[in-house]
Amino acid sequence: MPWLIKTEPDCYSIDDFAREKKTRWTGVRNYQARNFMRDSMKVGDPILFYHSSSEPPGVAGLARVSAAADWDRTALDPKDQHFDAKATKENPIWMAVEVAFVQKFATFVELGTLRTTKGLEKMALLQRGQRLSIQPVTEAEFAAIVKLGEGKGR
DNA sequence: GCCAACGTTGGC
DNA sequence: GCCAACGTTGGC
Repeated sequence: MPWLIKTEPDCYSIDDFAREKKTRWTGVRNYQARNFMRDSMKVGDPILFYHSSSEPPGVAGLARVSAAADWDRTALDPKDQHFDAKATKENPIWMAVEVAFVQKFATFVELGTLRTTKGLEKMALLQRGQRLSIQPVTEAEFAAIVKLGEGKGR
């Protein structure tokens, strides 16, 4: 199943990802998002890499799941900004999949473009009040966005 | 910087 | 188990 993952590019951008090639998607502190990683994301699943809180926000490229969810080490590190005092070795609470870089889009697909693209009306990302940082995407939505991203600039 | 929407916390 | 208060997300 295709997915969308959000990141603030000031923190971790598509260019950072392109350099690093693979990264553990740590720091997610929302149970619904964790459950998606733990229960539903499968190795090989395609991912839209989304820049949030940026100007403009939008889909910057593609990734794929490269390893199943494992406990999130940042939750147990008191020096990490995502440290969670309630997490223990016995019950680490938080988990993270590993994701691999696939490509940076030739055309950054802006949120505004998504909003006006036919067929994406029901996309979770575009619904009012939606702020989940990991969300499932339908095959049709994924294909439509890849087409926009791989096309030449408008 | 604003603020709507949403998740979490904690008193009761 | 309710719900008010609070913190966070994230577009604008």
